[in-house]
Amino acid sequence: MDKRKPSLTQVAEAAGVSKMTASRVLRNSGRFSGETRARVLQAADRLNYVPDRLAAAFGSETASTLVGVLVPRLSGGLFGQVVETIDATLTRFGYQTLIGTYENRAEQEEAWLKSVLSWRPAGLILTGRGHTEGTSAMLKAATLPLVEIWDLNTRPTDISVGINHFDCGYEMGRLFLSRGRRRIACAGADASAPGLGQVRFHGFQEALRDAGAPPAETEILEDRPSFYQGFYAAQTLLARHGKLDGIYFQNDEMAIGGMAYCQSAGLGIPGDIGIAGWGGMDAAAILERRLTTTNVSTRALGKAAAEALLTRVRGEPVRDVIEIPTKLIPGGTL
Amino acid sequence: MDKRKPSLTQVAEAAGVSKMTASRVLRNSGRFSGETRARVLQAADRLNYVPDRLAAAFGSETASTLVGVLVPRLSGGLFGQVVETIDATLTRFGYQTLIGTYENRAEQEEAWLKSVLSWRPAGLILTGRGHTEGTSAMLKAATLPLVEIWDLNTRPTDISVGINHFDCGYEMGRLFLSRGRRRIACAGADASAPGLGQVRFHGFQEALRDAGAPPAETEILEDRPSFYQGFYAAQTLLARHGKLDGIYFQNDEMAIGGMAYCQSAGLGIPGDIGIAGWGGMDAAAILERRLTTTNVSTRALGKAAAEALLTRVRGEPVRDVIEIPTKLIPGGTL
DNA sequence: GGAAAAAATGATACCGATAACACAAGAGAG
DNA sequence: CTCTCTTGTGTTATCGGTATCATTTTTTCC
Repeated sequence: MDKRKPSLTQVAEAAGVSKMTASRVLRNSGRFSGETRARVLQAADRLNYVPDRLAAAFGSETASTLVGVLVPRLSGGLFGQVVETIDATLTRFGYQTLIGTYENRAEQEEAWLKSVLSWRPAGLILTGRGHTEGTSAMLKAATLPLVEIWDLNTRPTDISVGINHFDCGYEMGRLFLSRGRRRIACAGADASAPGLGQVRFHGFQEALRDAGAPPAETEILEDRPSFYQGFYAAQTLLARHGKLDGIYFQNDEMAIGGMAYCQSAGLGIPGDIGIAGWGGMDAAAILERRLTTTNVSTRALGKAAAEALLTRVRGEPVRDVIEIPTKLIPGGTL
Repeated sequence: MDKRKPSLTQVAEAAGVSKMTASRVLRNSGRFSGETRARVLQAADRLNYVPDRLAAAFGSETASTLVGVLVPRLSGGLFGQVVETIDATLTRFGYQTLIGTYENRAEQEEAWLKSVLSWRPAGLILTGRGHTEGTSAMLKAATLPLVEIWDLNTRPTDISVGINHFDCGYEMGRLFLSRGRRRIACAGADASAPGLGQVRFHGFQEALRDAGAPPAETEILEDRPSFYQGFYAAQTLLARHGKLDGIYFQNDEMAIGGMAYCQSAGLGIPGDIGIAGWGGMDAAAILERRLTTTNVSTRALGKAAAEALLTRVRGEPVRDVIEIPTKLIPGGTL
């Protein structure tokens, strides 16, 4: 059918106007008459014109529709959902998502950032706020719309959309105590590249401290959080510390793994030992006993982050600190 | 420190050569002397030069390092792992991943493709092979390196890296029969936008047919496959068909949800009813009784897909049909 | 009716790289 | 010692849009 991709010049010729006028109509910016508008749009439609975003982004400081999104990982945890929602929202507004994962490693974040900035994105969404010096310098130099997600930062670089991890932990700590748990442990993962999961443990410990309870033993495994890691963590903790009566896991996957171990070891839940996770994964809600956990609306977070970013990209005013509420689910395992 | 981003011109000046020579050195293409090379590299390093990929891609037919990757979804299933591996591999080779999700809807695939092609990507990785006419036309016109993943296609558009879903189902069907199951059902999801999961059911049914067994009742729910959907599907099937002695679920999440329902209904597994899933998710391996399922190496698939694509991008010869083996795990639930 | 203001449109430069070709210097062949 | 071939390097055009400013046309208002 079409011999080659039609360019703006073709469209302009077909409409009998200059390239510039066609450009204005198609971007709906600047002035043009209604009649011209109709002619250009019709020509574009007839030629099946698709603008070359590469050229547009290249030719202008402000025309990029690329957004870089960096998360620790896409599998397993909740980040897949977050990215999915971000992408859906960006797509709805005509933007494209340039993805990256950094496994909680600051160097990888920096490398990714360098590579993504060379595409002159319209904005960035990063996870967390612990950046290397190089990263911070690049971010400052780039002066891009930037949303930092996941962890709430009340003094954000630009915009923060997140959760209060510390409070999640604190709240859960109080729940453990109210259920009479006293020999408690925390089980985490990602020891060599800790993310924000461990902030929850700090809140948890503080709750114990505030109540004058003994601190929780903590076991942080090397690998990424997973069912297996939860299983092993429970095994390790119980072997090492004997009579524990509660374990707070870094997330629900680990908690479910931990429960599997406890059951196989003949421990009753919640009779002998209380278990809690974090994240509110689907599976946790249909266990025979619903898992005690903290629900997080990853959809709300992703949507809020993407929308805040786009608002900032358009230059409109945005709230720069957006807290996504979480909800403690008492469940039946504590 | 630096006032502005240094461009190639700056580097060339600093090295005392022309822009073109600097470009050649930095891309390691064409001819240049060893001494020139050293000077340019040193200048680039000193100025902390980062090439503008946008400009490079714009200026050349072949310089793009963008790869478009489209999957049905990022959350829940196995696609998060696949994309994560693809991205890791692409990153390792200096490419960037432009992501998209299409929820198994052909129109969304087409819209995404249109938008991504306007970035002139170096290649594409799509899921499945059921494209709309418009999609196929665009793909043909673009003549891009293209890898279709997930479903193995022995006559691929360009390259196919996938799994034989039909055989997975067939194999599982034979296992159901060998365990004496005769009143069997299939439970799926995504009714309005079926993906390849349902191809497994076709294989499954064929196994029953070949053995002269009655066909399986099939319940395909509307929503995406999830723990909940498995729970409800089991409930619906048992309410409607009474004494089932086996259910084959579309994936492990649904299977685990289904097991939860069966247990809550007082049915023994595998005594009263046999359950199987597909996908080999972690959680399935640590259930008290290991779930009967089919293991899929999403890592192998993602890596193979990305590597095949990059090989093709470089113009080197590639095998165009790469089958990723799967492994039936008998487990303890059938 | 004519000047000033506003609206519509056009001409040109430019973004930062790469492709294609031109050209100078040195090496090897006869 | 010239002639060709190779090697290294530079020059110019180009990709497809957008920004800027100039120019023409129309409207407004006294």
